Amino acid sequence: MAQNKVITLDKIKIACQNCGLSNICLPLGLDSDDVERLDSIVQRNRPLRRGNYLFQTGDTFKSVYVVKTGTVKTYTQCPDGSEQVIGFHLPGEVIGLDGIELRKYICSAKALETSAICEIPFGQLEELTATIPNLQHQMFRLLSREISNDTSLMTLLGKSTAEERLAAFLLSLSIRLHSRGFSATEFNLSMSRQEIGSYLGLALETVSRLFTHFQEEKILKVNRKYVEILDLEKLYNLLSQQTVCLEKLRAP
Amino acid sequence: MAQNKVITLDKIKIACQNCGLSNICLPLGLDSDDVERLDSIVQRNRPLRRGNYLFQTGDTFKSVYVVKTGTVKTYTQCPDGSEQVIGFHLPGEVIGLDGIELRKYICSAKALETSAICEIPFGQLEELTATIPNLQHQMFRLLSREISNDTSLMTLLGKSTAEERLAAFLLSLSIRLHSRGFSATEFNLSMSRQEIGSYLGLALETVSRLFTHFQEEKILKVNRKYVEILDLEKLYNLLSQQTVCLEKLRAP
DNA sequence: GAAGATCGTTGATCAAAATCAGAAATGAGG
DNA sequence: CCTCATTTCTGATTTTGATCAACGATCTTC
Repeated sequence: MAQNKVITLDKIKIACQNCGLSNICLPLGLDSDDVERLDSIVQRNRPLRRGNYLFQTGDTFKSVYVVKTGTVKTYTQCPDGSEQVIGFHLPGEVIGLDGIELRKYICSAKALETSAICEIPFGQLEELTATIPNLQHQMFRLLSREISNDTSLMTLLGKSTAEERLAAFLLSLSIRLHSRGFSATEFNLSMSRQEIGSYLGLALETVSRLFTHFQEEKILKVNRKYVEILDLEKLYNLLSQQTVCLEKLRAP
Repeated sequence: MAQNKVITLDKIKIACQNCGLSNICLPLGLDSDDVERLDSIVQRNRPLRRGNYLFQTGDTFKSVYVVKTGTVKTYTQCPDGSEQVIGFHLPGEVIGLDGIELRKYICSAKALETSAICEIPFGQLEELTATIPNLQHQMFRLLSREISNDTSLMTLLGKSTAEERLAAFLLSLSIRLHSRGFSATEFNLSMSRQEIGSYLGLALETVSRLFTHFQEEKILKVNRKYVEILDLEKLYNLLSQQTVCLEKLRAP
């Protein structure tokens, strides 16, 4: 009896209708009826453990995925075994959109920590989208956001110094974590120096040295994965000459 | 009388139904009825001259644009006046998709040579898309292609040498031109060394030296804007260790 | 066709970050 | 608790490509 009640509460809790992410996720702008229809096609499988794959390069495209909790990295792999990190994905961010065109994923996606994921079969999503104009609009917005985020990153990789890149990365994380209800100035990195370096086009040693340097400048307090931003303004100023407008650093 | 006839022929010629690009552009996969509906919302303004803007950063997002002939570059601008080139857009490629989310363009778009452009008001396109499932699907594919192209470019900018970058750029151009009916091995660059450099994250001097170097290696024959690829295989081999799969270099 | 502007090439030098190497810290597993 | 593996940090050296500088070629405009 008691157990029955608990299960019921759980069921309520994990629906889109009750998800804290609904203001940044797909349901944004939908009325409650439509959220319910969307919710009915969402699959919630068991959480991924650190190191588990969501999908791998070349897998047949079937679904898009939304991070519910945790962090997921996407990356491509070189013949020589080294990898290029494409993105780090926080709760509310959609993964797998790159697979729509060729019907297979061009990235691999791997959990950096225990992560809960919502799976949305794309065929069903497309059917639903065709009947809910607001959902179609939201899908276009999501895809467009992905494109403009990539534009920002390309600008960063195209012309910035190592210092500017790491500053931009930290600020982007700060902003995104903050808009998800976490602290903007204190967080644990779920990725390694190596992975940060790959994402930013830098060697892991350079990333490590920059953390030390930022610490000497009293901009950060760093202890391995733990980062505290002591001086947000200085961090912003490092980017002042940059095109990258901060609102676009994978916000919200 | 005679003039009247000419105008009529012209009118027939510039409709989507008769456009040679319909196999890579938005109408792909639509039946002729739907192509006609799409065509009815397409605006064809006078061609842009070299240097004319299609839109500028911050302009209110109103339409997406398809290059019909010519080349258009998109770029962002820094406070210091320097620019970061984001892309070079050939016939059949869609521009402005980055503006959907925030309702304003985050890039500027400028013609590199005389270019004919089809303008598609996005509001009308969305309405149409809601009633033509195939068009919705094609829009998703287009947006997804944009994302995967960006992924390829980020990989290129993240970990490749100058040589690999220029090789990838030339091969991408070659493939795209070829799939549009032009020669894969002989073409005129419509962009300057400076613009190529900005796009690839290199100094213009580096680009110039690489052209010379490729010429010494008998890979290219270069005369300012004119490029002839003498040894496609060597060019491919320069990328062999690369993640970037060539099919994804902004193909088709 | 001269003057000026822009663009491309080439050389010399410099600097930022990669690479190489090794030590220290942390974590996992027995 | 000890061992082994991984991650991080730091130092020394090298390399790639940026920067600075000058010149030749091409195009434009009057």
